[in-house]
Amino acid sequence: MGLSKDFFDGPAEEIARRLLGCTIIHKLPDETLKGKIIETEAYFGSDDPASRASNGKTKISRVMWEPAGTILVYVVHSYNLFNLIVGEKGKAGAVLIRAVEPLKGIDKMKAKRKTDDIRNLCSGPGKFTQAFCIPRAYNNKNLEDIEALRIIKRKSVPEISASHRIGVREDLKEKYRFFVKDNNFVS
DNA sequence: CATATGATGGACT
DNA sequence: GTCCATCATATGG
Repeated sequence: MGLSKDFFDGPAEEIARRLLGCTIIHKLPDETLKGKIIETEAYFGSDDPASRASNGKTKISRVMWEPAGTILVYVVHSYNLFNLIVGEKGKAGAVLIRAVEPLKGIDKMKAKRKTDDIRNLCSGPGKFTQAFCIPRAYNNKNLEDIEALRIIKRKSVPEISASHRIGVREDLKEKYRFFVKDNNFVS
């Protein structure tokens, strides 16, 4: 069962929290990869200096104005980063998936990541897309339109911790990085 | 354990 | 040319 249609409607901060504990599934031709989302970051529009959207619409950032549920994939330092667009149409906002707890297809992930350390498979935004084989072609597509990729709603609400975002040059004073408390697979 | 540094490719000015 | 929403190594305590 997938997500309800309005799952991604709302402020980025709220959706980032809502995604924690949810299961993400990627069906490959030979194997199904499964993981629990345990770390996210919220990004906003023009008021957020760390957001791609703060400089208006560019090739990358224009996707942030697409409808909620749109996927945004872009490259930083030769790694793919996977974001989900949130909020209402006409307003920029996105949630970055930073880390996932591996649940299924772990051997495949190990092969992809070239490591046997299970804690090193998905503990970072670039690591996650590598382990889960997230292609850049998913950019600007709606989650509902991609058969192979599904996010399953969590069964219970995990305990959530917050901190400042990672790797950004100029952050806001609020804490917009959220992660499951005491989880061993955060970045 | 911590911090530092080089590799890396695409987008942007 | 410069700038990164990164990662894997290397080095020091």
